[in-house]
Amino acid sequence: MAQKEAQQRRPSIHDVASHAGVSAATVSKVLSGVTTVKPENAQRVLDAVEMLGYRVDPLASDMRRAKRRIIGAIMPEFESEFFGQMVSELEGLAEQRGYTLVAASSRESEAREKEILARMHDWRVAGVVLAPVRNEHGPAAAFMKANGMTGVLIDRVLADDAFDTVSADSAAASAEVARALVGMGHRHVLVVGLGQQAATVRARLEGFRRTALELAPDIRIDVVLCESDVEPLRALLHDYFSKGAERPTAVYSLFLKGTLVALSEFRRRGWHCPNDISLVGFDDAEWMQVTWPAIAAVVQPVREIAGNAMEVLFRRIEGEGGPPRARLEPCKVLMRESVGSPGSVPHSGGGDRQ
Amino acid sequence: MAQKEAQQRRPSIHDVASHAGVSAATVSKVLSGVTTVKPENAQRVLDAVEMLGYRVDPLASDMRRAKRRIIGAIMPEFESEFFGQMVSELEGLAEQRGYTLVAASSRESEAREKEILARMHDWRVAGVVLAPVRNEHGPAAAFMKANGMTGVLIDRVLADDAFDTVSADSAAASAEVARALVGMGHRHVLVVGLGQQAATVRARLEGFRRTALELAPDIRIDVVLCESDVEPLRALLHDYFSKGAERPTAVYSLFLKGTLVALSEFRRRGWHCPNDISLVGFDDAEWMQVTWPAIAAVVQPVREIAGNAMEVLFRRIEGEGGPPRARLEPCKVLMRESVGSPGSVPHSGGGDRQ
DNA sequence: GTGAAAGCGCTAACAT
DNA sequence: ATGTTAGCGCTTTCAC
Repeated sequence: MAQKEAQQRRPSIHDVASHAGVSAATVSKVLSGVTTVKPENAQRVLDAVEMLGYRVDPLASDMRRAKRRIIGAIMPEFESEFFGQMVSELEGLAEQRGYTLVAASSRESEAREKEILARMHDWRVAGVVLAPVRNEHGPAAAFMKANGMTGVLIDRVLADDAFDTVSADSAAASAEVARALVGMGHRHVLVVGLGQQAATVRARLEGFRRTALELAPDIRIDVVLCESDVEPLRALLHDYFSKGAERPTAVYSLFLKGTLVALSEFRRRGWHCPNDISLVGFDDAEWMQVTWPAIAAVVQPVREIAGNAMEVLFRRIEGEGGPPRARLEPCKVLMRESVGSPGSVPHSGGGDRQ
Repeated sequence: MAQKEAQQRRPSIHDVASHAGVSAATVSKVLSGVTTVKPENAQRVLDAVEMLGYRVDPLASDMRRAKRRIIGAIMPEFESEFFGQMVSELEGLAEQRGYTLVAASSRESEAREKEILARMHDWRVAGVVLAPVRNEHGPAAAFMKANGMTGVLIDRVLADDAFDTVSADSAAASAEVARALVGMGHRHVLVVGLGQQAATVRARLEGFRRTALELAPDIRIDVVLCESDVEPLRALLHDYFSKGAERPTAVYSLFLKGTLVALSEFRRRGWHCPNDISLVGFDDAEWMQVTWPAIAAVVQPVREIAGNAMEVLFRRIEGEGGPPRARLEPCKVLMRESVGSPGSVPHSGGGDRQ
């Protein structure tokens, strides 16, 4: 079959060496930019490389060097825009420095997360960017510590005693949401979250609560947290609204799936935003600005998080010392049409476009 | 700092060998399941492995073997649900067979696609799953052929003379959309697509056109195709609707971003689905069933595509011959609320939930 | 049954 | 300025 025909062995460094009439060591030197090679020979090597279409085998190369030029990335999932963009960014950044990014998804399982990490350790990756399922105290982080791996924790983390962390400033963003909602007159808000992601969800919840209570001590804040999975949340939310008690005038979802579940519940009841209820969600998505109404959201600074994570990771890889640092990147809050004053008519006009 | 302390060298196969009082060769045999080892010695090896926490270095192992247990995956992007799920599936499948998946994003660039492929070739990957930016005739596929790489083409492909292909049955799905729209009384439909992805878009367009004309020879089908990027499509669509000519009663978008652009244009004009215009999009997304109205969509069978791609890929890796095969997986069409009869009132009720 | 020896493709000392 | 030597950690003949 066609795909086997061209299966010739790739040229090795020795093939290049003999074609250029020098030794393998010289070829290696030329290719790694050592200047102490006679220009004439260097040229012959380059010619031979060109001729044979030679390319260094990164595996063999890494084999010999101490550290391997591989960066591992572990995300809770690949399906959402946030982590998709994150992987994309990290990949570009790693590439820029001549590293290969190997990404894996823990599928929201701490057990899998640790397994993946062990596999990456087997690969002797130079460093790891870990977005833990739950927080910085999980088994994965412990494994990294125990094995002296170099790594950075991102997203669902606050601060760690062994690793640098980079995440969105959830508390500040939540405070801004609180200011906006209180400012519009909301005095009864439901906050929806997934408890498992303790680190960030708590920060988001507390950030909201503190500012809201400060600005409006009489505000009522209901909380529906779900410990484990998203599915139970659906039922929990349904129950909450079925109780027949006073309906909140706004819902603040602390994570993307929660926003979807809330919308789903609203549509089941025939409620429309913002007339019947207002909605703001943590995490933006492309569709949120084209639906009617456009959904208000907290936008996490993906590029900044990725950029900082990689920067600090490479510094550690290069041996920089010092205590671990916890970075918080500011979010942007986009108050779109799904939010209005309680009982007001919807405001007209289109949503934002970049 | 803490993360350096534990930096001891990992035990090598020789460490295990000496601890067990055997040679490295024997350890290797035990670990690779060769049965010709004295049970007693095998046990001692296993004990030593346990004791030292030894794990095989996959790089070094692959170095010596002919093929490397790495599968490359190249997707046009990571940000969409479709490709996110695809990577996730492929990763799991590769893992099941003891391979590591290295995923990279071509960012919709054929040049980058080829570069990534070259890098994967450098890595001597055992096989590649390529979702080409445009179609099976791009430079990347050519590169794979020229270098005798083993691979499978997915998604934006029809059939290839050198590689197996697996994709959604776009034509059949489009035919079903045509049947539905015509059946509801639509006689003027706008089809929106990105021309660059020639392979699938053409199939989707033709599948729709053929069936629609068959069922309703008097139907008017307008087409707005955009050659290169998504952004121009926004302007093109705006122009189309601004011409003041007769407005179509339905829009069929051939790809996800097109659906978003169409929705964006509708909202700009204050049109609502399905009263003012109906909308169906190729590619489903989670949000489409929670917005109001829920957006009708063609669901691609991600799991099936991934599963088949991996299966056929591994068969090729294991040396199976035979001519390349082109597989088409059936899609599901979800006719949600964004579609109605022209001029009718919206139907009530909630959307679907899984 | 087991181990010694020979590499996979490359690079880093060390000679020259 | 260049080549020789010695491995990185592993697997695989091939003798014993």
